Amino acid sequence: MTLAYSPDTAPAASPLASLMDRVGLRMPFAKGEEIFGQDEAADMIHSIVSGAVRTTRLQSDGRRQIGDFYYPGDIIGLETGDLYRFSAEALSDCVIHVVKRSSLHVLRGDGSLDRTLWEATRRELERTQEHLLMLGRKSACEKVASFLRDVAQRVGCEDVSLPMGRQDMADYLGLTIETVSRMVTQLQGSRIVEFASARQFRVTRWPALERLAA
Amino acid sequence: MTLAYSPDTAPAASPLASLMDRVGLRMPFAKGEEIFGQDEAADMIHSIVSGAVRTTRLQSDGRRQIGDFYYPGDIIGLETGDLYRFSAEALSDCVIHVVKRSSLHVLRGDGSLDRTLWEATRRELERTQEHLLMLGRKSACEKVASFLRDVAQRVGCEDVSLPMGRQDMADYLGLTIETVSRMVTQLQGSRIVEFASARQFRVTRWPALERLAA
DNA sequence: CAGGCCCATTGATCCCGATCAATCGACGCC
DNA sequence: GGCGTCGATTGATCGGGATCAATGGGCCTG
Repeated sequence: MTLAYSPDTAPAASPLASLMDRVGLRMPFAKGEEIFGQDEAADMIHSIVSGAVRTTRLQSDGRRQIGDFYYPGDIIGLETGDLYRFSAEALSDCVIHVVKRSSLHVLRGDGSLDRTLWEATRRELERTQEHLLMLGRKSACEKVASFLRDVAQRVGCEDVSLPMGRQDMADYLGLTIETVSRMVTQLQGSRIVEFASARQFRVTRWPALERLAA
Repeated sequence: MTLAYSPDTAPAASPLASLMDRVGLRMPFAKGEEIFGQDEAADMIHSIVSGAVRTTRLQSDGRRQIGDFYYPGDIIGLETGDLYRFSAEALSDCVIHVVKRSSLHVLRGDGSLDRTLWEATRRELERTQEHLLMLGRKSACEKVASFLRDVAQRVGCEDVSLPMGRQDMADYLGLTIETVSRMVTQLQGSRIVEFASARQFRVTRWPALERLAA
């Protein structure tokens, strides 16, 4: 079997996701479509049912930073204050479960929801800290190696398909598209990964990849 | 009046800090002393009473990334799971209010504590995201400019004193100590900031600094 | 005050990743 | 099948920041 995030899978739904099932609305988004925009009022919480999503922040001069990539079962928009600090866009056609923040209040009372929200925010913070570490002190090669390792690990299956293009990888890693491409070629040359196409690969030498990911 | 975080100030104590006053213990730490260590069991929450603290993460090859700097009124160790993901060290002699996580449970019940913890974690996440943006896409000059701006803004007073040395700034910004020094010199040459000594400065041209911080 | 230590600054050179530019290759359309 | 489009790859060159090395300057100690 190939491919990780098949359209109708919502693996290991979080407790929050199951709470959210009771309220809210399923909405389809087309590939490339904006789910919410930077600096908009943040009154919704989004749970990904199928497809993949990126969060991005754009500077006035066009420089772009990708916050993270999200897959089925992930929640986005949680951690926000009054305004969204990133925008979210569909990487592929996807279905999003949308819940008004205010309607979460009806579930409040025993404090378990609060703790669940906190937990989710905490995990988001951990991921962001890991991302930070990578941007601050890793070389281009280490960045790309860690990225491929992380994606492959998350998928947990032999053949991995990348839902994002090279530009998205570059904007996530703080590199240019050319450098990402070169590092991928290099990793392939060392027989550490094997790309069937630009968005389809498998790890052939895990220990070497781990070592390079530093 | 000079200097920002004078030893006995705990400005704008957070609601959580005031809750914490009811339980826990005040502990002094000497400059350079470790408050908690990376990968240790995270059973404490720390609120800074006086002094300044840095959180750092060390890689096996010696590369270091600073997570953030903390001042009186700030809480650290909040966001952690079972283990601390960074270590925390005193930048100067300081006093820390230490509370066992388990003893926070006695305050639990109405859910207000949960929401306060969540809020604090959310703010921490926001700061980390901002830091991320800086590491990913800013030039050395922009990084140093943003850093000085942020410190000066936080202090909100004319003369700013930096509690950290150049190496700490470098490890926060993902640069080398030499580059930080050069950029500081450059900003000084453009009459944007003015350093009385290596750790003492004032902003002379705010608009220019804002523009460079990008 | 002299000497030593530690940190910051400055200078010279190198190299990684950015930039500029050309080519490739998959896919859709006529 | 030929052709246009768009994303990825590859090549050549440039430049910002790292690295290596020397100097400066505050502060403590004797």
